[in-house]
Amino acid sequence: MHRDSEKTKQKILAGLERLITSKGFTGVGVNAVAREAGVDKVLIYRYFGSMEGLLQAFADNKDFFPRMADVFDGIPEGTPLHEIATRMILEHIRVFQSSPLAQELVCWELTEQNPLTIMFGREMEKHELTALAERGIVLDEDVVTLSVVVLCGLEYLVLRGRNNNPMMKLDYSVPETREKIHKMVSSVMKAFFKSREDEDSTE
Amino acid sequence: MHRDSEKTKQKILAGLERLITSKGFTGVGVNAVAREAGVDKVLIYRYFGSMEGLLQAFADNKDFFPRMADVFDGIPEGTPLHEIATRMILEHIRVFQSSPLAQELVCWELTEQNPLTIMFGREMEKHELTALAERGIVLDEDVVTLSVVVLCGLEYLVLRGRNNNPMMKLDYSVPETREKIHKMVSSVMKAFFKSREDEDSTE
DNA sequence: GGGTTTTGTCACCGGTCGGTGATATACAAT
DNA sequence: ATTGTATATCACCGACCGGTGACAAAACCC
Repeated sequence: MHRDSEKTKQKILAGLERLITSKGFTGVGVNAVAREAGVDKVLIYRYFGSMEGLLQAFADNKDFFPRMADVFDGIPEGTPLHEIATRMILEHIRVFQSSPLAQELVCWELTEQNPLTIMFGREMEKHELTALAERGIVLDEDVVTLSVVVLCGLEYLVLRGRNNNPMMKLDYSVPETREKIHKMVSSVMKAFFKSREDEDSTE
Repeated sequence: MHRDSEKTKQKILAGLERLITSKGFTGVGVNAVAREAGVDKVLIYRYFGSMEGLLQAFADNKDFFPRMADVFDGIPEGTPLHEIATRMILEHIRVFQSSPLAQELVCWELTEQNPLTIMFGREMEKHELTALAERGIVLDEDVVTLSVVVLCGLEYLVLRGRNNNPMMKLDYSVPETREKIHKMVSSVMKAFFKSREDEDSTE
C-alpha cells in the first residue's frame, strides 16, 4: 500500500472516466466514483474538494478532440472548398463516433450544467471551423450554417444510434446507411457551393 | 376527500408530466411523482403496478405530436416539392421547439430505454415523412436522407439552445440566427432538388 | 531518534430512494 | 344498519446517497 497522492488522484480520475463510459452520466456520484476507483470517497473530498471540483479537474486534464488541424495535412492543395468542408464534417463525425466518452458528455450537456459539461461545450464549440479560419479560408456564411446543421444532424444520429433509436428509418449504426449518408453529404455540399457561386455571378 | 380512482390516476399522470417538464427526466421517481401529484406513492403501485407501468400508461394516453397531415392543408396545390419538404421540416421543428415535454423526452431517449422513451421514439420515427407517402408523394432517396439529416440537425440545435450550448456560435434560441437557418434550409433544399433533376436529365 | 504532516481507513450522520404491510375510511350492495 | 370492497393513509424496511469527524499509519523533516 504505497502512499502517493498523485497516483490516487489519477486513479480517481480514471475511475470517473470508466464510470461515465460504462454506466453513463446518471451513474456518476461520489460513492460510485470512489467504488470504481477502488479508493475511499473521503479522498475525493480531500483532493478535489467536491464532486464539482473533480469534474473540473477531469475537464482540465483532458482534451476531448484530437487536433482538427491535422485533417488538413491529409488534404492535397487545390482541393475544392466543398470537398474540404465535407471532409471536415465526416472526419469530425468519425472521431465522435469512435469516442463513447464524447457521446456521453454531449448527452450530459443536454441535460445538466456542471463544470465538466461547460468546459466540454466550449471545446466542442470552437474546434471545428476555427481551424478553417486559421488557414485563412473564408466560407460563405450560408455554407458555414449548412455545415454546422449537417454536422449537428450527424452527431444526433450517432447518439440515437447508440440505443437503436433510428430517426425516420435512418439508422447511422448501419454501415450501408452510413455510406449513403456520407455520399449525400458530399453531394449536397457540392450542390450548395455551386448554387452560391451561381448566385454571386448573377448579382 | 372524494374517492375516485379515475381522478387519482389522472392526477398521477399529470404530476408525472409536470415533473418531467419542470425538473427533467433525472428527477423522475416514485417518491417525486407522488409528491408532485399530491398523492401517496402506494397508489402508483396500486394503479400502475410500478414506475414502468406508469410510464407505459403515460405513453399510451398521450399523443406527443399533432397530426402532421394538417400541414398539407395549408399548402396550395402545385407548390414545388422542395418547398413542401422545407415546410415539413420547419413546421416539425416549430412544434418541437414549442414543446418542452418532447424536448425532455428526446433527451431521455438518448440516455435510457424505458416504456415511455420507446413509445415516444416510435411516434417520432414515423410521423414526419410517412405523411408524404400517404399523399402519394415520392421523394428521391437522397432528398429524404438530406431532409432527415437537416431535421436532426435542427432538433439537436433546439436541444442545445435550451441550456445555452451553441454549436460553433450557432445558437438556435436567437431569433436572428433562427431566421438565417430557416433561409439556409429553404435554399439548400431548392439547390439539392435542382441538382437531382439535372443529374436525372443527363443520365 | 522524536515530532509533524501527509495519506489512507473506518464509522457514522441525516436524508432520500424504491417498495410493502397494516390499517383506517368512504362507498355500494344487501 | 351491516357487510364487503374499493380507496386512501401511515409507518416502516433495507439500501444507497452526499458529506464529515476520529483515528491509524506511512512518510518526511529536524
